[in-house]
Amino acid sequence: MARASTTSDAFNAVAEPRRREILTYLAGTERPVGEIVSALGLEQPSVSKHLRVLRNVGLVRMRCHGRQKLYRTNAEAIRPLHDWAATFERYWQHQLNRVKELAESTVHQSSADSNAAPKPTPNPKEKR
Amino acid sequence: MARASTTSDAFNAVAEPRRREILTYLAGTERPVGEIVSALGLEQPSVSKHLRVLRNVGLVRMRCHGRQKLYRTNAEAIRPLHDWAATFERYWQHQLNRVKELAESTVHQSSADSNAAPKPTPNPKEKR
DNA sequence: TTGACATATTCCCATATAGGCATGTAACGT
DNA sequence: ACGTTACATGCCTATATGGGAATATGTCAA
Repeated sequence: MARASTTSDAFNAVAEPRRREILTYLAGTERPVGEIVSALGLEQPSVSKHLRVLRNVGLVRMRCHGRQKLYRTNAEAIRPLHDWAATFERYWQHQLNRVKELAESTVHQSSADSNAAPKPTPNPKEKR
Repeated sequence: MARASTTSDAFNAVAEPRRREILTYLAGTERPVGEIVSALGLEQPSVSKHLRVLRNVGLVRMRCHGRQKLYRTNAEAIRPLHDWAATFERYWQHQLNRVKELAESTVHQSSADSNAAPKPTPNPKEKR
């Protein structure tokens, strides 16, 4: 199987950085496609496609006004994301405490540290 | 271009439902791979691959213990997601109010509702 | 060393992108 | 009707994926 469709849920839809930008831009206000294009500096067809994905998962709403279509973010649809992430809130608070304690007790210790993760490598070249 | 790598950031990594399950399962506790496998009912190679992705973006930490490797969720890495989503908090509150007011004032009359579907756009003769 | 156990990695492949470009379609002004 | 404006959609392609199966790597125990 390949990766799940971008339209399968909000999580997949917002994985794309541009779509996140669009959602941010459309938060609280309606905007026609053209303004999104010029504001974010993207190609018009690209914006239309992203909007289609966002609409499919309910992340944006659309309304026709003359020859233009006004889009706006449907914040409600972002809540599942927020709620899921909030589940971990208590844990990162714990971790902060742990880190703090650790820092206080090992202020001078050198780094023969074998548990540190192998670097949060952002973009491994990934061979195939 | 294809879709961005799953390892490009936390957003892409958590787009996969199984990886979210793993993160939830590993929240607050360390677990060896084998337990994740049996707990979530996935194939072992599959779990290993998902853990690799999660590790690459710093969403999990790993520690060796004998012949097994103990993983745990690094909640800190979920904060960016939470923070981004929280940006929209005020908007969904607004929306709730709007919906409420609307429901109160228009108990009898409701016209074409152009929001939900990715359907062919209905064609209201909007004038504004 | 050998064998069993715990994980990781590789190979293969059907599938779904996202971007660039061209074209289709709908609404407007004249 | 015609041209223009505002978007949407179709086509093409390089690329990355996730699952399954097989295999490799690493660690302990006897």
